Amino acid sequence: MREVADRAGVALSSVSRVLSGHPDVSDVMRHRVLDAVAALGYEPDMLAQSLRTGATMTVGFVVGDISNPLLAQIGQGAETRLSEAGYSLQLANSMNDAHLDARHVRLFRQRRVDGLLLSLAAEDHDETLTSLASAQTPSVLVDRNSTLAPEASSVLSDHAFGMSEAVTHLFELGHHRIALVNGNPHVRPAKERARVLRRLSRGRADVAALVRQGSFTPEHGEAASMDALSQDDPPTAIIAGGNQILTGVLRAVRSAGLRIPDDISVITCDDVPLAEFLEPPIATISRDPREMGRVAAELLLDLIAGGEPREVVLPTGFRATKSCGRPARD
DNA sequence: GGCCTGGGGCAGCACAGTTA
DNA sequence: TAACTGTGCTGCCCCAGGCC
Repeated sequence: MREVADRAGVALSSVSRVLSGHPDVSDVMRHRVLDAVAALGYEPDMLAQSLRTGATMTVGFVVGDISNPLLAQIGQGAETRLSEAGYSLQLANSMNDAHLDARHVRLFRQRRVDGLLLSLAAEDHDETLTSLASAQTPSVLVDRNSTLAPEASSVLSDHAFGMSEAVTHLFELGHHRIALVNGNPHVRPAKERARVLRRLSRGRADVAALVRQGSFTPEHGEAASMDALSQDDPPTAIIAGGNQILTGVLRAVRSAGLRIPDDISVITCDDVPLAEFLEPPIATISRDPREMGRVAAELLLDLIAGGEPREVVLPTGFRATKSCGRPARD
């Protein structure tokens, strides 16, 4: 930077002003500095910038499972907005392990990130909550219970609406035994989906709701579905509580020799890549993950700028298809 | 004389390494 | 062990010059 200043014949601080876009810079000065920058191939040292400003212009994103396309799309939505604001996004994969959540939060704190996006593997894990509280870094929870981290903003999905629409649709078709192959019971999406199914089934003697908790993985989806289908009175409809879980559900359905929708109806939560090519296409409780990421980034930028924590709830919807039919037996 | 704009000078940021 | 140094950069303060 000093060499740039010498070559342009200006002071060090003038180079800084030109490069940081300060308004009080003449065109002549700007051209002289930029010419010198180009001639010398100068690039600013971001470590030094961070040293002076106390900001690293980076945001950490802790995700439970980096292989989940849903989280990839959320990350894409967030990255696009953060990039517009000059921030870069760093990703940490917790592999659905709450201890890794806490470790990543600490690591990001040590790296002095300016903010955190959190799609935690467990939202009530003491170690993670302690790390968050001590980090004092602006944070946004992505579809996680916000009451446990009151200083954080949160962007939530209205799971209740989409789930309610889906279950009502199954009731209308005549289904009375419905299995929810659910994901991790320590996070909000799984809690909400189970809560809605139980609420809608409560007080109806003719309805049996079966909830299988586990993890957001194909393995759990397959094992839990096989278990449900092997019962004496198996379900006539299965709701896969996540796009990864759906893969396992479909494996189990195929292993059991069942046809969709003749023998069993299937609904999935969240869109699945290539789902449009399934025959029949799978009915979906859908949401817009890119929008979720964008809103999360917006909330985080607001917190970094000194704003107050806020909560934003985004809509879900239900898309019925021929994967749901009338039950063959009752 | 007062205001505005452009630009220079300098303290200080965190911390590892060096020196006394 | 304590004090100092060096790193690249920015934000604040201040000054010079032009204009009304």
